[in-house]
Order: sequence, then C-alpha cells, then structure tokens
Amino acid sequence: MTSKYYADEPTFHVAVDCIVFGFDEGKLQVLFQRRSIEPYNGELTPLGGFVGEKETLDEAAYRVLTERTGIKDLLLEQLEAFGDINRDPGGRVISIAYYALLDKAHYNTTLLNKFDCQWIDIDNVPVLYFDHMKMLKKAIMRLQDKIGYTPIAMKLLPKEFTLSQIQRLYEAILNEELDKRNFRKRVCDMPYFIKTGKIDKSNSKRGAAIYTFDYNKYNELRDYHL
Amino acid sequence: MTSKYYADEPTFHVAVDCIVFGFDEGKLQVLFQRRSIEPYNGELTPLGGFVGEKETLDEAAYRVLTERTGIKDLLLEQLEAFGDINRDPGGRVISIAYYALLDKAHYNTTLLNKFDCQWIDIDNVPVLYFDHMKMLKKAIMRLQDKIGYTPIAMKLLPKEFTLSQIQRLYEAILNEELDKRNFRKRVCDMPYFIKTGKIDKSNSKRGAAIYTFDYNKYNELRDYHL
DNA sequence: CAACAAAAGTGTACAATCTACCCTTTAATC
DNA sequence: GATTAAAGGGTAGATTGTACACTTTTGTTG
Repeated sequence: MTSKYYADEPTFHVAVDCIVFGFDEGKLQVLFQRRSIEPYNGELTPLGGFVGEKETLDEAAYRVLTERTGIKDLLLEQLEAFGDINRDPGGRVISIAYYALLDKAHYNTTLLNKFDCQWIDIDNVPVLYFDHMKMLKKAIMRLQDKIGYTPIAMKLLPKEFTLSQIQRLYEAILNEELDKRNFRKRVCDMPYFIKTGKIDKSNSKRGAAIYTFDYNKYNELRDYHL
Repeated sequence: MTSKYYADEPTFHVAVDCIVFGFDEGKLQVLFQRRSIEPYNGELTPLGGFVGEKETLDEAAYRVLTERTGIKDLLLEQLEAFGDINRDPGGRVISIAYYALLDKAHYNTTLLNKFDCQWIDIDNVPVLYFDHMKMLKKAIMRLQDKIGYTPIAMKLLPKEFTLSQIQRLYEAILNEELDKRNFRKRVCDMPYFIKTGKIDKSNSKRGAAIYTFDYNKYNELRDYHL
C-alpha cells in the first residue's frame, strides 16, 4: 500500500467477518464456512475475507456475503472492529465484524457446497476459534437489543408471513416464550404491518391471516419523527 | 507487515480517532487537536494517531489519549470502524473511531499547548474534515443513548458532585431541560449514589448535598442481574 | 437586622404502558 | 358430526412515567 504522506507508518491486513443469521423451522441459525486456508484449515468460521484495496469495509462485507449466498437483499450492519495482536495466529489481521440478516428462502443452495458452508442452529454452535465466539455473542446481543425498537427481524422472514411466524421468530431470537395476546397486540398496533387478506393454511386447519411489512410506510413514519 | 500465510493480501494504514468529551461550566465539550501533518495541516481534528504494530486498537486509543491529556482514568469505548476509500485524502487509512469521557479537573493543561489541543463547546464545533463529523455525531448519539441505562456520564464529573451538577450534565448531553423533581427521584432511587454528608456551598447560599458514585456497589448489582 | 435573592429540596395525582391471564372460532380430518 | 390443532381476541391490575408549585435555607445587601 503506497501513501503519499503516511509512508512511514505500519500497515495491516484488514478482514471482514460476517455473522449471518437465518431462520428456519422455528430455529435461529447461523451460517458457517469451513476454512480452506492455513492455519486452522478445515475449522468452522463465520463468513470472512480480506478487504480489497479498492473497496470500503461495507463493500467487502457485502461482496463476501453475496458471492457466498447469492442473496442481494439483506440487512448488513457493522458490529465492531477486532484488533487483538494475536487474534489470528496466521498473522496480524484486524477484522471488522458484521452481522447480516437474510431470508433463507432466497438462499442459493448450490453455493452451500461450492463454498463448503452450513447452517447451524444457534443452540448448537460448536467451539469457534480466534475471537469468533466474541463476535457471535456480540451479534446476538445486538440483534436481541435491536428487534426491541426496529423491525429488522422482518429481514429474516419471507415477504409474506403470519403473526405466529413472527412470534416464533422473536421467541427464537430472544430465547424466551412470549405471551401471544400481548405480542399480537403490539404487532397489529403498528401501521406498517399490512393484512393482505390472503390466508395461509400450511400450518393450521383454520388458516392464518397473511401479513406483509410495508417498508415505505415504515420509513415515512420514521422520517416524520426525525 | 509480514505474515506467514496472508502475504498476498493487501495491507492498510490503520488509525484511531477519539471523540473526547468533557464537561465544564454547564457545557458539554469536545477536545480537538490542530493537525500537524499534511494534508489539512492546521485544521482541527479529533485526537487521533496510527495504530502501532505491537498494540491492540484499544491500546492505541488509550495511548493517544493518555499521552495528550495526562489522564489515565477515563472511559473509552469503540464506536465503529470507518473505511471509505477516500475518507482521508492523504492515503487509504482505515480508522477505528472511539469516544472517551473524562473529568476535566484532572486534565494536565500544560499538555494543551504542547499538543495544540483545545476544548470546544458542543454547540460551537467548527466544520470538520474527513468523516470526523460522522464520528462526532455517532459519539453524541451513543452517549445520549447510553446515559439512559448506565451511569457512564459520571466519568465526566469529579468524584464528588451535587444533584444539580448531574442534572446540568444530563441536560447538556441530551440537549433538553429535565424536570428537577423527577430527575432527583430517579437518581436517589439508585442505591449507588451515596450522600457523603458534606455540603457544597460554591454554587448556592443554602448549600447542596454532596454525593459520590459507588462503583463497587454498582458492579455488584449489575453482576447480580447477569 | 430585615428584606431579598438564588439555588436546594420535596410529594401527589393522572396518564400511559406493561403484564398476566383463557376461552371462542374456524375448518380440515376421520 | 365429533375431534383436533392452531388462530384469534379483551380486560383488570400493577407498574412506570409525567406534569406540576411551593417551602427551605442562608448569604448578600441596603
């Protein structure tokens, strides 16, 4: 890396590591990849990669995610930079941790094999190396926090969903049971959850009302309050 | 930077930038330094410096702060990594932004001149270069957020303080007036605000009760809830 | 020394929000 | 038409948040 003014300063490898969340069969899941380079070749790690000279940190994270999941519509947010000296025994690497939320339904499963990735239930995550467990914990805490005041969790669901599905999602994220009546009240009070009129019969004989999330209305209301 | 395994990957300059808050005469203030290198030599910037090969990010931030303020007891927390390609016209530099809270009473003012630093009222900050305004805004938002559920703001006050002082501090941070009775109720309900029995007459004829913050008790209670 | 000024200190009623809690509806299946 | 399995809906009580105004104290001043 050449620099006109700062040439005497040290330089570092910079990487991104993405904790990718999905939701399937009532379980919160995280996407891992088998590492294909030394050291720790073969171990599970979050989706990561080095930052390129011509890309921002966000772009690097987005590139890593899209190339390995095939999904372009996802929520991506930086967590924190990790820079302990020996965090990576392969060399000094400063890693910018991200978390991402995506709808597994859009996942290109052929990429699972190509990149040797796998989804793992959140309560079944194995030992992680480096400081990846710290990243995962931070990601979970951030997610738990943030679903309390923004509807980001909707990024984990298909465009159309039932109230029961949202509740199961929230329960999976918060790792606790929620009262059905109180939960539905809160959701239905928000004007950006729209009842489509359609009915989903896949999970009950009676059928459940199908809702969508109106991002336009949500953004309008948010902007209005700023 | 040599690396056994990652030698082919690009490397970057990595810096830390610290938004340092102080509190004086009822005003929230930020510490700036006149930049002494090109480009933008002479402009005001947050306290920053390059990360060294043998230090973590936190250590780099702490080093920059202690060497330029003389203060060792301060709250330091990472905000976010900034990595836009042209954020620094002097070269590609990835900057890890921090914010810090310290008690100006302990500030070594001889260092103000030595490092060409100055305190500026939060409502009087000039145009900032690079992405420093983003960092400042993020720091303020984080601070505003966080004082709602943790007592970090106490790091901005001397060890002993009056209730009026805390209230003025909170008002300065939140940039709004608070109801005196409600505010005092909330503070006094917390068992780690300790009335010393001493009285401060510097600001009123009547005199105000002097309190301290009991960090031990606070940590005990926090730990208990985890 | 009496009046004044300036900040400290205190309590209550109302509103809003959160929480706990169970029975009815619907339609597919047998 | 009996059974089943999930969806759907309302209320009372507790807790929390908010709005609001006067008294106390003591140094200063005339």
